[in-house]
Order: sequence, then C-alpha cells, then structure tokens
Amino acid sequence: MREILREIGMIARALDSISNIEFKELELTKGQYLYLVRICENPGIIQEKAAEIIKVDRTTAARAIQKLEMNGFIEKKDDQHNKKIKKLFPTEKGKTVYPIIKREHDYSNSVALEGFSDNEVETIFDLLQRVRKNVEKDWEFVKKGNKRNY
Amino acid sequence: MREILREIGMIARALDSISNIEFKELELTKGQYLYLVRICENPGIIQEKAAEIIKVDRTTAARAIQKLEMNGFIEKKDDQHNKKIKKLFPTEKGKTVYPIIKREHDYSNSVALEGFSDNEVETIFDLLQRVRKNVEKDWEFVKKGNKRNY
DNA sequence: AGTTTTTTGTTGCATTTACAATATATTTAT
DNA sequence: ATAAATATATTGTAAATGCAACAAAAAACT
Repeated sequence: MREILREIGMIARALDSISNIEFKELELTKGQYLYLVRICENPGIIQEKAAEIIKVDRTTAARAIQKLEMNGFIEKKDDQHNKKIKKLFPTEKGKTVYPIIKREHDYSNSVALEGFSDNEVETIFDLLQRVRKNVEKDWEFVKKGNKRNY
Repeated sequence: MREILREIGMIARALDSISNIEFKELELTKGQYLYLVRICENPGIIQEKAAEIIKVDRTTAARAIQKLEMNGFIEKKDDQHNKKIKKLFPTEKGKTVYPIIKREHDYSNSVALEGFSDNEVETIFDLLQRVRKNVEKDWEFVKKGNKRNY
C-alpha cells in the first residue's frame, strides 16, 4: 500500500505554514489567504460554497470571512432575490493583495515542481484532481454526519 | 501554471477532517492521530523529530504529545546518554489503537486511489515524494526565520 | 396552502495551533 | 577549558478551528 495520503499531508502542512508566515506582512492571519483567493477568483460566491470548495468547516469559514470583512479585504452584499444569502466580493484592498498572494503561490508551485518535466507536471495535476474528486465525496458524506463503512 | 498545490490542500483538509471525526470514538482529539502513528512506527523518536517529519510547529507537537501521554496512549522515557531528550513510546493502549488508525488510513487511501491503475498509483506516489522533498527544504528554511526570495 | 426538510448564517464553548520567550543540556568553536 | 552556538523541551498568550445549537429563509413535499 503506497501511503500517498501521508505525503499529501506533509506537503499541505508545510506549504500552509510557509504561506501563513509569508502573509503576515499583508496583515492576513492564519488561513485567511485561502478565503480571499477564492473570493477574488469567484466574486459573488457565498460563504457556504467557499467552505465547501476549500474543505473547511462552515463555522470556521464564517469567522475567517467575518474577519476578512472587518479588516477591509472583502465585503458582503445582500442578494436581490434571496434574503438568506450574502454574496462576497473583494474590496479594492482585497484586489490589491490578491496578486501578491498569487505570486507567492506560483513561486511555491514552481518550487514544488522543481525537476519535473512538462509531462510529469501534467500527469501529477491530472492524478491529483482525480484523487481530490474521489476524496471530496467521502468528505461531504462524513461531514453530513454519515458513517463510512470499512 | 498547474495549481497542484491547491488540489493538495483540498485533499489534505478533507482527509484530516474525516480522520478527526472518525477518531473521536477512540478518544483521540484533533490532530493526535498524526503523532500517535509516527510514534508507533518509530518507537523512541523524540518530539522535535516528530514535529519535523509531520511538518508542524514544535510547540504544537509538544502539546499534542503531552496530551497523548496524559491520556495514556504514549509514554516518555529519559535517555541514558542524553539528559535533554525524551524518547517516545506507545503504551499498550497506544499499540491497541494503532491498527484501527491504520485501517482507517488504508481505507481512505483506497478511496483516494479509486479508478487508478497500478501504474498510476506508483506514478503519483513517486511524484508526490519528489514534491514533498522539494517543499520540505523551503519549509525548514522559512521556519528557521529565513526569507524566501521571489 | 400548509408542513417538513434543506440551506445559509450566526454564536457559545472547548480545544488546538503557533509565535515569543525561557530554560537547560549538548555540541562546536576559540 | 571556556565561550558561543545549537538542540530540545516547556509555558504564556493570542488566535483559529470546529462541534453543537440556534435562527430564519427557501425549497421540497403532501
């Protein structure tokens, strides 16, 4: 059994740690870059959806986004037709910070893929997407309170 | 630019979340399974080393391991020749729980790799190991207080 | 139309996480 | 041998995380 998930965990923790340290100078505290990036790339997205694509608890997302708003990176706007939801948009400040985050991510990405051929890059991307799709089914299942059987 | 790191982040958060939920019935709280597994597989390992291979802050590891000890999953033993270090060993209770964690991990692994050929499994494992090695250099560099240049 | 279920958002609370600072043992350098 | 540097462990503090519980709007069902 090839323990691919252990490798993935190590990589993810290392990179998250690096990003959190590097983004402190942007006044972004732990984890916030995750939400800001998604909101910049999907303006109008709602909190619930952001949590789902990031794969984080709804209440964690709620508070992270609250704080992003408080600190002026994003704003919440009411929807015309649906009183329940609040659409999320980056502010000017958020839009200014986005390319800095992007640059960091691109750099980390290039570090991660050092020594990879173009072909290998395509391959790992394809395989990882498949893993992600496999895994997110179980995540949603378990998060909803269901029990996996094994 | 193929955003492989975003995929990795999603996968890691989803699986960590699943594991944390599933291990609550073992009386293991958030994150503890990480440390217990490493200690079971590397009996005698020290805290500092565990943090390093897991890729987590030293102080976080310190408290997680403290708690594992308090709850009887592991024990710390003084070293004969080095008064500074404390070697970590699973207790009987820890050893009992280990195969349950392992089974869960194996299951998640098989879910993650659903639809993969043997060849693809080998490929992704190999590529991920290379990514991990690339990334851990930067992690150690940044954790030590150095600044990446990009 | 009325009822039930689902979706979305929020808050209380307990816990984990990690930075900063401290202490002590060990190793390296002079 | 002594001093400086490094390795290892710990604690204080602030913040994020996530479960449980709640509320209200929307959607699905009868």
